[in-house]
Amino acid sequence: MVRTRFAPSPTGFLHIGGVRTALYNWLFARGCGGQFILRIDDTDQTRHRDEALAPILQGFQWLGLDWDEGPGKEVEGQCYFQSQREERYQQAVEQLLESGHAYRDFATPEELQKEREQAEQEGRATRYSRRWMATSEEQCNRYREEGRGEVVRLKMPSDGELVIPDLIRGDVTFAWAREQDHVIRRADGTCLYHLATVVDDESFEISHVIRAEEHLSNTPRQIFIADALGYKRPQFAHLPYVAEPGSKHKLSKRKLQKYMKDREFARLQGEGEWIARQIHKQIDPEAFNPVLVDFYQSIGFLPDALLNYLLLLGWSLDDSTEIFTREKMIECFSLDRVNKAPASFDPKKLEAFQEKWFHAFDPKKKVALCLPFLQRAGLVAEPPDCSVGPQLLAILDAAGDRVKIAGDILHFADFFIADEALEYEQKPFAKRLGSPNARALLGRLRDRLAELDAFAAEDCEAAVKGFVESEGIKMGEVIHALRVAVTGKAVGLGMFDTLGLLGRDSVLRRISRALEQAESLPAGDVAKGD
RNA sequence: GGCCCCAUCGUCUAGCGGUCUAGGACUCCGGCCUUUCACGCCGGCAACACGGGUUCGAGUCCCGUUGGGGUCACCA
Repeated sequence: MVRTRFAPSPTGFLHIGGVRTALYNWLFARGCGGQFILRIDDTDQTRHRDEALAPILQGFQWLGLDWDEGPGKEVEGQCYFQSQREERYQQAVEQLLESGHAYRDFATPEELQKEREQAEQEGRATRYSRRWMATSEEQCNRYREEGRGEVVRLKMPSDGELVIPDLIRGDVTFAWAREQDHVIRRADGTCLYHLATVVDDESFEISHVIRAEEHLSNTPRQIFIADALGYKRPQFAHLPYVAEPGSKHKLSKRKLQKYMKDREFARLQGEGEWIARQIHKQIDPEAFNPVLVDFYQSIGFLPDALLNYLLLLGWSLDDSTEIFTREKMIECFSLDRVNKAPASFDPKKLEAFQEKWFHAFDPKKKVALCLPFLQRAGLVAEPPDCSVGPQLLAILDAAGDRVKIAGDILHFADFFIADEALEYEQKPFAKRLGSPNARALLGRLRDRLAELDAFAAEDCEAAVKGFVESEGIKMGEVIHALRVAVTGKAVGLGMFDTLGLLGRDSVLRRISRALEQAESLPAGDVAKGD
């Protein structure tokens, strides 16, 4: 049975690179009819564990990466938190001590440091001399009396090599002599990650360890531990890491300032912040940026789009298939087609996937996705008036691909606010309504629209066209002024759709109001159609 | 610095010895469409890091160089 795992630390954030690793684990397991396990690596900072874990689990749920075992899905008394598995680790340490694969060591940090420095001076590779290794109980006691701390170290082989058959990289060879006698139990008695992860992988019966490349160089010591303990070695697959936009450095949430120099990254971040502001979401840049999954969820990305992008960041099926549903991903994914070189995160391409997915998304579901944004922005009541659903559907229909993510609906807030509350963008307002001429024209158009019986988009179109003809002008000479008058903006949906959507009363009121306010404008630019 | 990994357009990639004057996608740049914007359509720019081998033939195999990256904790 294939069993894979993803082992996040409860840091409060779900990193985009981490999710890709999780995705590959999940896909591999699902594709083999195997199981995917979520284990929490919290041997370190445990203070606010539950608080820091919730957003991570929530991110997995949003993405639809379900786990067969893990928090909330415990199987026969297994515990999925490393912090609570200490007893097993201690047993393992004792076993290693007993079999001679590990030893008690009493060197002080200063002494260790000195050895390292000396080795460096002599140009040797540093390897601990084992000078403070205790070989008997008597010796232990002597060191203890001196007040030395006691750690347990691995007793690594001094010759021979290890060949790791990596499912992505092929055979990777290491020389044992280069490996350090790593500490597996601290002076305070707690165990370290390398020991813990091996013990856990055994007890959860993990068959395939699929993880980031940065773990490749600690694999030898983990294999040493597994062998010494008599465990079956899992198969390994080391993924290249996800790199920064436009660079080959590992993507890290700590280097935001640097990423903000990337135009597209900064633009995405800016749009996200704009949406967050509209919905009154508190934003801490550390916790709200395009490196974190929560960012995308917050502004209305589709999880399928994010998954689709991540899938192709380091893996491909062939020379042409771009769109993958979950089912197709599971069906097609294989480790041997994972690329070996790191792949840079490209926010623009991620957006392109979002656009494609959202374009094809069911209109009614789009309504359901967009509605909460309007509600949080205070534009629509909760629960909504029964007219809102159809209205929103009509707006989305008219908007077409202008709404790329659910939060974009907030760019069309002018359909939801009171006529008296409409705000005008200054520049286009002055440009389009600055001249008395333009105002007179708009006034006459208003009269024409007022005569209409029906006010659907087609009716408005016919009326405006008729008006333009009778005035002997071009469409552009009046339509821009009309747009600014009724929406406050220079750009927006199709003009006639906009009129139909607003309805006669609103349109007439808004034109009158704009005309009034434009009176106080300083006479200046005479607007001509573009 | 030691060890390990990696190397095709700006980016993600296809390519597993001849079908490669290197294909697709994103970006970018023109143009068309058009009441603005978005979409759409048409077209364009753009890459096998370098040097040796092996071979009738190398982007594809081998070696080296260069370059990039990861890792070297009583962090995970």
